[in-house]
Amino acid sequence: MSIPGLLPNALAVDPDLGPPFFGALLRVTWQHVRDQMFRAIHAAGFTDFQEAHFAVFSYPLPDGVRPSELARQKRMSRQAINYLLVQLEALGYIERRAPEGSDRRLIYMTARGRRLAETIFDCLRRLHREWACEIGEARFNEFLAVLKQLSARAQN
Amino acid sequence: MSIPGLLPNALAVDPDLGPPFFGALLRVTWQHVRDQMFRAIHAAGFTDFQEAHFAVFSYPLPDGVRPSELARQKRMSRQAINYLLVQLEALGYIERRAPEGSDRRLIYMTARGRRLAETIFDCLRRLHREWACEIGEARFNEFLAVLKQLSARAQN
DNA sequence: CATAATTGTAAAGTCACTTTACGAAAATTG
DNA sequence: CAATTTTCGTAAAGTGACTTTACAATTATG
Repeated sequence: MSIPGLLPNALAVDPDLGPPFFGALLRVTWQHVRDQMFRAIHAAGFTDFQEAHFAVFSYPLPDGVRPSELARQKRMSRQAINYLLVQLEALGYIERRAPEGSDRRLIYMTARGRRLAETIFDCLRRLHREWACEIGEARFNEFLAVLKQLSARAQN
Repeated sequence: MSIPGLLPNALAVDPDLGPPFFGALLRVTWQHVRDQMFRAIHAAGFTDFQEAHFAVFSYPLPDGVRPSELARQKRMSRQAINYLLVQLEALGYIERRAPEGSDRRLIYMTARGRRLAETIFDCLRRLHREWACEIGEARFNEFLAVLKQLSARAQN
């Protein structure tokens, strides 16, 4: 990465932290996933994809959805989402198209967009394998089950 | 929060997702923690604190550290950190002071900054209690143990 | 059918940065 | 210890990702 002006070496979270620091644990872990996805995307040749575009290319992927619905899902203003959609359309990752029988244009991934999504999935599956190996299959699945429960609660 | 121009209602993650979607689970959970911290901070009266300031007021807290060291920890340029430090200094959350025997000014939290940090800790302890209650004490501690292991691995 | 709400875009403004720059301080080298 | 290199703190200008304001067009509601 080595962005000029950005210094190397990162935070190492003290493994013996008490309750008030699990925010840092979540943050660091999530950032690592995001970093890995971004690297995988660039390594796969999608070098015009920017970090900001993750707002659109994240679960749930944009496929037959209206821009304003997308804005709601991603917690952004319609204008902010459209700003990214204009870019992603110009780069050929998404397109605006009216499904037959309708004249309302929706957002769809293009073939290129779907290849990008597959690259992301591959990366996540690889991380899943690595982590399951490091943590132990059963223990890691239990971890994911708890994470699902917590993220469900986080919807409020 | 109802920022004007930003639409209500958020993403609900499908609880039956396969391996490629734990990125979304981590993201949503982390965002919830961050949201709760931000709300607690404002509810405690620190209404001049902005989301961007989390870059400085996150683990490890700035106490007797040089600006450039802070930049490294937070993975930002010296200029970007200093931009935030100037604001946080003007708002009275941090100060630049040379420890006795030295003439090099370091970053310290002020009394107000420490009250802010305590507010964040209180919020995290509350979330910890709520989650432990919902998930079950033992199961939640096991979850945190795995999260620590993963975040340690994420340092590379 | 009329009125209100929502939608898609546009344009200008703002914030949180990056980029470039530079003199001062500190570390390294000979 | 002197010379050179590296790191440091900060400033100033530029940029990307937004927010704010705006508005005409479409869609929902009474």
